[in-house]
Amino acid sequence: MVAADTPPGTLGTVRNAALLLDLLSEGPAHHQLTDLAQASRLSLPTVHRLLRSLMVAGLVEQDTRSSRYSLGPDLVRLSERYLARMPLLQVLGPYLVELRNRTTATVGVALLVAVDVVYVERIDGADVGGIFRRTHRSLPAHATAAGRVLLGRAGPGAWKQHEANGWPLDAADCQAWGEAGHLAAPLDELDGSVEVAVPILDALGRASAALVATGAPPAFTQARLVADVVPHLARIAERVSGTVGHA
Amino acid sequence: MVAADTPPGTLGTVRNAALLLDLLSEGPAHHQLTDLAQASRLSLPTVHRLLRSLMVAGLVEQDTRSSRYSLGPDLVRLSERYLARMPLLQVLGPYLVELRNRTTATVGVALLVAVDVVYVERIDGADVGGIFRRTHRSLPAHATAAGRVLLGRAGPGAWKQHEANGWPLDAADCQAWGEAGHLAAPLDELDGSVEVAVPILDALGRASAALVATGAPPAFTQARLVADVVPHLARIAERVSGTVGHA
DNA sequence: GCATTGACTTCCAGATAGTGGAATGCGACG
DNA sequence: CGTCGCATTCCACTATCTGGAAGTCAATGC
Repeated sequence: MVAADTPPGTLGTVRNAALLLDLLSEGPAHHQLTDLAQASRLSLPTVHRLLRSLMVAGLVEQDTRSSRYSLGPDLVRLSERYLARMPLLQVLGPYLVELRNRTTATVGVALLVAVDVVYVERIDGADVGGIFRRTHRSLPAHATAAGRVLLGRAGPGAWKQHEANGWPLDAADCQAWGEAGHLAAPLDELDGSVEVAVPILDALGRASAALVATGAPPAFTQARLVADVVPHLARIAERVSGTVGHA
Repeated sequence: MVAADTPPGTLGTVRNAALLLDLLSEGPAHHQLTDLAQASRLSLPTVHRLLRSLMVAGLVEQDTRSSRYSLGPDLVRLSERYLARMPLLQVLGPYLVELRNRTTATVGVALLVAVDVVYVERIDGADVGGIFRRTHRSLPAHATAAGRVLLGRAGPGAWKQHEANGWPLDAADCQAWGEAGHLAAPLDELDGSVEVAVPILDALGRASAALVATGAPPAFTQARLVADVVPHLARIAERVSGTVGHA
């Protein structure tokens, strides 16, 4: 057992369980026990017992036909409970509805979680186009306007972590992202949609979330989103900044 | 340590960690360590080490000001990874876009997780009204049309579990829910909105998810949703039934 | 200003639960 | 029907997990 990897005051068994959840979150939907043992450098019986324990908790499930393991449904419930307790999302709700009704753009909220940008709220605009987009998407942070807004303000430590995950970054870009009041970036080349984002700062001046708006031609171009929607995003961000945040 | 509570072939330490996640998912956003120790019947140092371990994994976070503990952001990432790997949600995407564009109602997908119905996808209708509604909501299953559709087909074991969580159920109601091709229920009295739901059956005839549509007056009444939208939901459910499911 | 209190965190000794090698079970395949 | 690959169980050992005790720290009251 790799005791050296366990920070003092923590438990190796919990670290191992969390490691398996991480491994299950990458790659294919279902993983063989033997592959998980290899990737985690734990023995087969150990991985078996860990997975069984996570199954009892609903955090992992086992496909009855292939015997392979995957993440489990209780993660959805716990995630929802986490988001339901974020004061910022509750405060933002009415603003999002108002903004969507006023501009008819798609609006939402994104968070930085590790090296990913995760979209945690969305109200669709009048025109949703023809492309399905999941309500909770997760992408490497550098790939979207919201991600860049958050990553830029997360500081060099986060930039290093991002690069450690295989995404090279330009420090000057990151610096610029962190100083911009808003950012815009293409969202989907198929329909020419664009995303703009504005940071919401907490009491310590860090970006706790990003306010997001997206739209596609002919109703929205990048210029129109910047001119007509960004000022509203900035106003809302100013309004809620520093009032609530999560630790 | 309560070894009797640990099923054979599983690990008490992982059960304890999962227990703390469950406790953190109920009640207030932030919990005191002493309260968690009391509720879990574990000692203070044990709870402390478990929470520290979960923090390292990002599954728990500690408020720096109050020292209290709460669920952590990595749950959002893992949940998203779980949902991203559900073949059903990928298959349904184009249908949801088409249905939304054709009917202009709000459409989505819901799952039954333990005793809760969780809404995991949503495309907003043309008219989103004035009330903000979170994209991932979780409610006791009996409280919504989608929840009833799923709970009814989950069988008496699930009904008992639901009641064990404090929600009395009428077996005849559950029976009827399980046999209905669709269900309708009020969603929000403030704007008179209504939800209709249709089950999606897997290869074994169980309800793996519910297709959902909602709307509010004046564009939508319950009668109109039933007459104009439910047939589309049923057609889509029929189309995807039995082709994909999750174990 | 200092003692007290409540809550979090660390130390340490003991015991048991967690670990991994070996063996077993099971379904697919040739 | 034997072989193979993979999941699961058995068993002995020890390293880790546990909880009592002690330490730390910030808030509170006199």
